[in-house]
Amino acid sequence: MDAFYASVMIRDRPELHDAPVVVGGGHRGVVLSANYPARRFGIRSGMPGTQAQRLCPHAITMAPDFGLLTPVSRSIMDTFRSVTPVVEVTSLDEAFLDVRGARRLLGSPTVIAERLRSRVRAEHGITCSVGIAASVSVAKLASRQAKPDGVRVIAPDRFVAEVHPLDIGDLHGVGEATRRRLHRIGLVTVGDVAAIPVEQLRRMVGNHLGSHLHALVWGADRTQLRPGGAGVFGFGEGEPESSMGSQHTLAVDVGDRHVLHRELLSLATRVAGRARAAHRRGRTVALTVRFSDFVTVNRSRTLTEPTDVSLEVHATAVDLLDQLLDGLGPRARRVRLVGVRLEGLQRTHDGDTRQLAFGERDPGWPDADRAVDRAVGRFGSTAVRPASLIGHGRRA
DNA sequence: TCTGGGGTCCTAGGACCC
DNA sequence: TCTGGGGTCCTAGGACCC
Repeated sequence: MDAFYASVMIRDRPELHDAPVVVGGGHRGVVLSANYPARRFGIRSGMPGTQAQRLCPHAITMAPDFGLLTPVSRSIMDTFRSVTPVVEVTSLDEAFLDVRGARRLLGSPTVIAERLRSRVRAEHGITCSVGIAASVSVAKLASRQAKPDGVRVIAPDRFVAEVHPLDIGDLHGVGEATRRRLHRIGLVTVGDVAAIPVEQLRRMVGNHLGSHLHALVWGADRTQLRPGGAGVFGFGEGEPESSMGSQHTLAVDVGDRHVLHRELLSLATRVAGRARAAHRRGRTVALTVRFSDFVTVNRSRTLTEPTDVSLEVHATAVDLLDQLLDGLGPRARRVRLVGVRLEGLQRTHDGDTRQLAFGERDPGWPDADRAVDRAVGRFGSTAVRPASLIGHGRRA
């Protein structure tokens, strides 16, 4: 989709169509999406909201409404699946389609692309762009070049002519760090990297990255899709995720440990609740801390048994945080962001009960969690929550 | 008033085991 | 009398994506 969040948010407000509109940003936030009028001021997604504000003070800023965005996304993905079952959903607003099997019935990829584009336009009032190629990364590149509201084909026999002159950082999978690293050693364009024998490339940047880059610069990356695709809509489609987490940038940097503990309780409650809803337990609890100087550290602990118990996740996270802060010694640092993640997720089965350690008394917390889940399911997320979060909650 | 939140995958060192 | 080789698991950091 082209500027998906912004396009959907202003779809029914034609008076805003020509005005610069930014979704996201706000206090300590980044831009999620900017419509094309806003982009003319240099606003891009991922940019700090403050910077967007400076670039275009009269831009209209709005928060994303997922109650509006998610159904639109789902419906568009269903449209894609009417063309081929092989759809790899990568986010709310993007998917890869393998149309090899649909050509006899529906026509060339270009015909299919135009059909999809007009359906999306007719049914949802937004535009999208399509890139057509023989591999995932080349299709992705083509779609970026097709934007906005276009179709672009990069046929295999045109790949070298059209892609080798581009900057190596234009490739899908070559981020800022790898781009800088390659530029520093004189490899600027895709063609520059393609000229390096794969063995030499592997020695220069490591085995995996070397092989991966070599494939990318010859348009020879992945051709098989993973239908379903990630946890964009939660569990139920595709393979289960291996982790789930929640993190939060605090409104102001915080030095008070008790405030951080309370924030961890909010995050742990949310993460464990999501795990239970998805019938998953995780064996590793990971803590993320970003300090006010933006230095970010992770600490994790693997438990003997997987857990989905809110207070267990919280207790582990608190322990990790205290150890981290104690290790800092006297030079106290303020914390900007905290996050809790549950890793090594495993599917739980009906009747599964947690293994009790030898001599341990069942503390009853799994029962408490289940009772909370039922109440929250019926009356909303603020119906039942830890007492210490009442009056502090931007959310339960 | 700089810099979100949700993920995945890879690397590398150390512990531990046979 | 001087230390191998292979494997797994855990932890921390980093790159990348939308």
